[in-house]
Amino acid sequence: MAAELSEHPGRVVARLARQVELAAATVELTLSQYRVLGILGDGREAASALADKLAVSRPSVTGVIDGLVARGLVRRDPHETDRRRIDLGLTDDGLRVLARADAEVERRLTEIAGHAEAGTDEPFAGLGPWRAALDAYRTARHADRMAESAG
Amino acid sequence: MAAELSEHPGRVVARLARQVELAAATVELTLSQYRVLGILGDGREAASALADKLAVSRPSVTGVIDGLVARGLVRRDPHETDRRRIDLGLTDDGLRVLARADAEVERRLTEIAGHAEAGTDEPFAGLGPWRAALDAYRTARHADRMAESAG
DNA sequence: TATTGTTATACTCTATAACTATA
DNA sequence: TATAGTTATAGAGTATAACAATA
Repeated sequence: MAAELSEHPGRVVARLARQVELAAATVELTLSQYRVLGILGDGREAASALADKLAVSRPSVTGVIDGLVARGLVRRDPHETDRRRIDLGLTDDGLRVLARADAEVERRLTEIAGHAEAGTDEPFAGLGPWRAALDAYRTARHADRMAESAG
Repeated sequence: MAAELSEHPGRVVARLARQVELAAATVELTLSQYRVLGILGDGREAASALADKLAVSRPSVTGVIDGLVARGLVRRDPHETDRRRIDLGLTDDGLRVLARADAEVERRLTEIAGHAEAGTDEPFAGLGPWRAALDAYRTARHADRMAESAG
């Protein structure tokens, strides 16, 4: 028998996200900007690929990147071979701000986790499996879209 | 020794929240609206108390509630004793939409969790402790603010 | 005086539709 | 023709400051 679903897991995620948003705000980052820096921190991306990873429209990416470029946290470079594409990557400042954001967010989550009921599992451990699941889910969705447009 | 923190837990929460946002959008709810309905689903609240629970400013609450009232999902009633206060609660439609949103969100999270690596813990189980932790954290913060304003 | 809720205002993120440049 | 990225435009959420009503 499958494990019982926790009650309204989405509500928990939504509330947790607001706390992450507030922590990111302490280093002047919105939640969306934090998502972008987090992805670019794992490697450079073209704008389209970034939109795909963020699950957001391309115009939305343009807007968020505009703000980060203006603050000197992200750099737009020409793609090596395809001149339609734009290669996005973090600047040194971007890397520093991302590190500070990660630290602030982790600090806040740790503080919240400190209020967990004694005897419950370590809350952080429960987040681990989600990362890989999110990656695999995105890959699967992407494959679906490709098959569909080829349909 | 404390359990190792998962890598960048805040990034995981941020990405998960975007998926919740997309699921809530399938029933025409924004993430903020979903948060509001979720709290009011647990019981009626005054606007100030709601702002506190959402960790959001009072003007922000006014705006979100305006939209939900216009759609007939939330009702503003006079407070029983304090005429400055406004009592907020779900309508029957609000309850129905909240239930649909919970179902859609849970469905998407379940689909994502289905892509977790075999052998990892049930991802949903990991979300459980956070709910109580968030509640306790909010209570503690509230107590701090009271002590602070009392000087 | 202090608190509750709203209004006024401004900024960011989101989306869709339409456009330019390149493939 | 199709794809990459941007521009134009509109709607929603967030905040701060200032205000009205009530305590």
